[in-house]
Amino acid sequence: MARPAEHEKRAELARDAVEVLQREGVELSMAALADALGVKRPTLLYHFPTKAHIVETALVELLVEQAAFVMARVAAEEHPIDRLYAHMRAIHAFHHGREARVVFLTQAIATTAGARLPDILQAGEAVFEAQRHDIVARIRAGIRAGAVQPCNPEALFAAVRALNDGLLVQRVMSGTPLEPVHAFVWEQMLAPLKR
Amino acid sequence: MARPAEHEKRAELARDAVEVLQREGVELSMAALADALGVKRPTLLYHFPTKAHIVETALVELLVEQAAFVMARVAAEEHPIDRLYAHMRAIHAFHHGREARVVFLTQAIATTAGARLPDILQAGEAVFEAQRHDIVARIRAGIRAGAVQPCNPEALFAAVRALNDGLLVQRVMSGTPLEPVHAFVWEQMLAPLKR
DNA sequence: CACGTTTTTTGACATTACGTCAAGGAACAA
DNA sequence: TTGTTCCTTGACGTAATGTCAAAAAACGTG
Repeated sequence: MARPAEHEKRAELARDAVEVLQREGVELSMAALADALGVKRPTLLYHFPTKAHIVETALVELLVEQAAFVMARVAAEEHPIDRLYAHMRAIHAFHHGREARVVFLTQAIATTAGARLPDILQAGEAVFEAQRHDIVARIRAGIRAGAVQPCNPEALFAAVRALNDGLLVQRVMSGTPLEPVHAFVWEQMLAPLKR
Repeated sequence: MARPAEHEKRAELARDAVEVLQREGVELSMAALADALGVKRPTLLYHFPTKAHIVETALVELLVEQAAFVMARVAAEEHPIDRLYAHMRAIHAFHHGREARVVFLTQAIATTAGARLPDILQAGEAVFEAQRHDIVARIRAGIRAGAVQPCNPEALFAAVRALNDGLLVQRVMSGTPLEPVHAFVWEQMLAPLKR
């Protein structure tokens, strides 16, 4: 035998590609990307089968990292409704700032690419999925224990998730501020569910 | 002088491009598109400066047409909250079925293209904007008249819009059904506002 | 009906981007 | 050294985009 096969360079390129793509956008040509990464174009094609894969890999890396960091805050809340609201705020934070464009780009790419790449989304959504099961279960328990008004927990969670996705779309598109809407949803929809 | 310049062919090409793009997707090459339209490639470039413009023009046409048709139903409702709910259902219908992918593609394209093309969105959103002013005004009036619980009308409208956008994202991404969530939002958030 | 003008079409070209391939380095174990 | 694996790259083939200038079609006017 010889060298132990680590594919270290591939991961390194993906890491660096994150910055470049975030700065320059996904329209960047492979030549320019390779240039920015300090390698020749065929080198990229050696590590990744196609340009789309480079973008995917880089974005998944970014997504998972950010999501894991931000989702940690959710765990702090006790009451299921508060936890749901924390989740809402966490997604907000996850989507906030310059990252918003990158995150939404994954959705854009996934949509444009169509049926292909369930992976890129699943990777990014995996972190949220764990929260979903947890929060839905807590709401169910809360209803049984009388701490939460009777309702459809899955629909409740989906509504919160949809609100965040939709607000992101609106923010990217037309600059709608998120805070007033979040406040409204909290007061009109979430807080009344507490008991 | 000679011919009066009507740009008729351009509009015709845009109309036909709608069908082809809807059937084949936006990844279609210009050569294939020109082929499907029964013209040579440079002909397209004569009528549209670039391929992106063809797609934009075609999608805007589709968007406006669909939106106008669907938004007509909203006008039927009397009570501001019912009208808001009708708006929610209308957007749902607008996004439903095979069109969903096309509509969402505009968002994908707009996002990917970044800062450019506020036009394509504004064209599609213009129909909704008119409704927005109308509905927000009615809610305000409803609050003054005591028919609606006090709340932030702009935030309320934004929440409904966000819910629809977000549900569309979720539906395209992971197949979340829309009806249960709409029902939940109606019962928990909208109906309680009536008085 | 010719003639001139404008719109429209298209063949040929230039440019750019993507992906393949085969020939080489570089690192490392035996 | 030798063999193996990882990594790099120059050269090539192919496809897509956009430009240009010349021809064709449409149309009003004398």
